[in-house]
Amino acid sequence: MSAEPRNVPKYYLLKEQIRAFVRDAAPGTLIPTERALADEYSTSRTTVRQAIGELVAEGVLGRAQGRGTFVAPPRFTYVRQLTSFSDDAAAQGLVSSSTVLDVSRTTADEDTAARLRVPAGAELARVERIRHINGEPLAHEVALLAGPLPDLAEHLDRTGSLYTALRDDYGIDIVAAEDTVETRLAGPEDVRLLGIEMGAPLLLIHRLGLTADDSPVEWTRSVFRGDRFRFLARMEGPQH
Amino acid sequence: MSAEPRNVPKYYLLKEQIRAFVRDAAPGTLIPTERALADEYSTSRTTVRQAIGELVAEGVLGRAQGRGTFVAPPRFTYVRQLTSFSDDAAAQGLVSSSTVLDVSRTTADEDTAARLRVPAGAELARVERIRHINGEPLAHEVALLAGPLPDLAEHLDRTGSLYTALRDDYGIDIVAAEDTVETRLAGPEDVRLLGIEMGAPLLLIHRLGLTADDSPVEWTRSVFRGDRFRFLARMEGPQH
DNA sequence: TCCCCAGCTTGGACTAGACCAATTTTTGTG
DNA sequence: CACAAAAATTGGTCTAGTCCAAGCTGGGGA
Repeated sequence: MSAEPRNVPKYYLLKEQIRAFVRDAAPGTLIPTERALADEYSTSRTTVRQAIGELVAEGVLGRAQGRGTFVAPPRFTYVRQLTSFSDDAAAQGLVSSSTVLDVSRTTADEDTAARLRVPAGAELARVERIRHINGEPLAHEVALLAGPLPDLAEHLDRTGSLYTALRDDYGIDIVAAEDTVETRLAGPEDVRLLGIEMGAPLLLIHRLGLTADDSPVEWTRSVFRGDRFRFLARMEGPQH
Repeated sequence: MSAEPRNVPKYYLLKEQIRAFVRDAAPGTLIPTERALADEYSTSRTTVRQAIGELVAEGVLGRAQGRGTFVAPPRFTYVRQLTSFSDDAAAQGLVSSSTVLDVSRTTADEDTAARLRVPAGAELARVERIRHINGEPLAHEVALLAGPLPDLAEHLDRTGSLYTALRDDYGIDIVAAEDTVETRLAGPEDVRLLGIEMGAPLLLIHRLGLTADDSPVEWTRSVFRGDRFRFLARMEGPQH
């Protein structure tokens, strides 16, 4: 009935030992090298790497080639609201920034067209950004918006907020959204854009932004780092 | 500027080849054994296992010792609402069930007491369940509820729904919730309860359930499988 | 003194196995 | 033919290395 410790892999025992060892250490503290740990615990470097790899995936440790493995700072709690990214962050005393990778026009593929309820091939605006919190890359985001939205790049540049630009410059007010959340593992592009490891767990979030009359106008695909952040969202019950 | 395929690990190339190979195969189809793949692609079994391991973590493949590695059925989209688990599932044509592991009384530790705004040591009701969808284990859930809630086990048994029992039998109506979502890797207990692999990505969700006057009455910790499901939630903007 | 470069350290990717456990298949026997 | 035992198959864990790439360090030269 109780927790029998049968069949627990050796790497997991080592993982939990390292986790305990590191619990009260200051962020940035270097831990022993993989070769030293393998020697100390009479195991192979492969097993040590499996233990450390999971702790890195959980955001407990970080590591860099040539430098070493170190204690990572604690996770942030990121309040995900319907307001802008920058307002969200500022409300929690976090310093946020965005790097705009692309603002352009494109056409709707079949899936996007169906979600935004426009004809396939319809003109869309595309905004691709990297979101940062306290200097760390947090998310990679590609937003597709219905309508031509002339001079979007300038309006975005001025306000720094997509939602603000949509409301003030185009009269489009997003008041509700449907978010889907799922897990995903980092591939080469995620590694490049977010500075994480291959195979790191990510949160893949799709958002369909809706106006007051329930028209979908925004279809955004976001990839959030799963190791550094947690999300907080408030839900209201529909009836009662 | 374009996607240079530099530094892409061999296991990743193999992973994407297997993913493509499997894309149109029927769920349950066995793929070649690890040893056969290692031979065919002139690589080691370790590398094959890394590729397959990530595809299993993503829910593309499944595997069982002695049996083989097979194509997994597609993910479900699970609509997470404020209503009960069973209603959520039924609304999507899914068959849901719950296994109650424990209904008991306990006392509030410091953290729980702060969240539920009761004194530390206050009496709480505890409900621990495994949630299933279409026969697959989906989540492990431990709910802590403020108040004595006499005969909760009987009421739960009768209605099958915690929220229904709270509303009909105790006059407690949860109309809003704060959910936090973060990633986590499966440990031995998760493996035992959910039938997944060590290190599989999970979604750790905490919910604070609130009544109409914003009193917290429910504090629930849920661990959802990240390989088989995605969540859909609707958010309404606070103002405008 | 300052800077560059060679060498060292450290993590990253991979190999070729060994041994085990769960399952399936085959074989032998009543 | 039925069924239990034995053998083969397959994934699960681990070892003990090799070679590479990125970062750090210390010595030599301008």
